[in-house]
Amino acid sequence: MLVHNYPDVWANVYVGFDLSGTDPIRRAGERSMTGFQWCDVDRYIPLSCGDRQLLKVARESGIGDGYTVPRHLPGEASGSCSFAVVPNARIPLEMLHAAEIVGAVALAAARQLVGTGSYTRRAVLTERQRECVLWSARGKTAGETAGILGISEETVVRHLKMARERYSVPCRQMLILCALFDGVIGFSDVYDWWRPL
Amino acid sequence: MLVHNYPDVWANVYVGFDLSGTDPIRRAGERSMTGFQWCDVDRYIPLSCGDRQLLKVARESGIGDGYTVPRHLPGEASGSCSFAVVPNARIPLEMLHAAEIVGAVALAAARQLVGTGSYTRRAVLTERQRECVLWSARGKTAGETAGILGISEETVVRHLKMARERYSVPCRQMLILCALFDGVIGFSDVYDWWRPL
DNA sequence: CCAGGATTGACCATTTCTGGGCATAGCCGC
DNA sequence: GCGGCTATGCCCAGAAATGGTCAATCCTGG
Repeated sequence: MLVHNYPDVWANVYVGFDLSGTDPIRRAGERSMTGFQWCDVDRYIPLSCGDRQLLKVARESGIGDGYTVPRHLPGEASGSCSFAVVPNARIPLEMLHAAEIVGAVALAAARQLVGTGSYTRRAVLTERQRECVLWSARGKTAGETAGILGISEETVVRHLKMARERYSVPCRQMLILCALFDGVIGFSDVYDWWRPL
Repeated sequence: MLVHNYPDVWANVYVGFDLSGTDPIRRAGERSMTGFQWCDVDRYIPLSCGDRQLLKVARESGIGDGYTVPRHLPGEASGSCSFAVVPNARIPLEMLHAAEIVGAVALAAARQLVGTGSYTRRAVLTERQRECVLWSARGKTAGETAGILGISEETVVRHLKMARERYSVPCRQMLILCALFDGVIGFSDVYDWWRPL
């Protein structure tokens, strides 16, 4: 779903050539977890010659720098809300803050329009399984996790095995991602452990 | 940071006993990626006896069911925005939608208050490394990835090795999580591949 | 009371990953 | 041009993960 009020000259190009599939701003939005300025887009994706050409054409069509607020939800289409300024104009700092808030509202509203509920919970782990998955996500081996939890390595291996079977995945990477997507373990559970507050 | 307008009787208990650390609603918010009703809280975390007791006390203090909108950002404190109704009242569906939108605004505003920028990019992967990490996140072994990319297994192993060294992590799980947190690979890159649209 | 699940422990064979080294070719910027 | 980076390929030894089986204890719901 695309809602916009871009200048006609750019909108015609964007829609006419169906650029949404290649748009580097959209692609960066799919990878960034925070709002970003378009001039920083190469921090999220490598820019090909075609990408630079597209941005150049946009600039010639009245689209200069901009700010994009992405939103990611597991199992639902991700989306982004973008605000642009005319070429050679700078985005005022307070506008970035406003864009963040307006973008959040727009994305929440869009989510209601598109519909929710496409995401269904697939498995629930037991508390012990969850602990083992969490320490695995934190980079611990089964042996290390065993030491932390005070149980034998074989039991940790067993818990992880049962967890994998619940999700029907063959490897630890997918197990952790499944648990993350399911909310069984949290981002902060992992990230904050890496860099303690 | 806690901002609220709960009834005094509950607020005094919550703040007085510093319940934010054990609050099951807050803990569930840290794990859920979507808004949730409090009556579904056990879908996100197991409820201990203490948790049930806390919810019971809340109910006796005028706090019935509620709806919580969580927000997660890597490297920044996660937050949630909650709306409660009096005991034995049902939350109208349209109120859930409104809570989602108002919550998004409140959280974006709170993020500005708390401050941004604590998250700093740590490493950038080359395109080839990124591809290998992505297929690894999709559950492929080095051998399978080699077949997909049309290169030898040893080279895939080497790319993953270099990627691990850039992040200074010893195992594939953490590599994938680092890449996810950094936005080098996207959630949709992995999740949409599992369940094609 | 009993069935089923959770938790714990153990063993085995096979596969995969990890960390180290060595080597060639191409590209880009100084 | 040269140094640095990237991409490619190969080898090896040790660590870790995977998939399978068997068995005991404890607790909870029907």
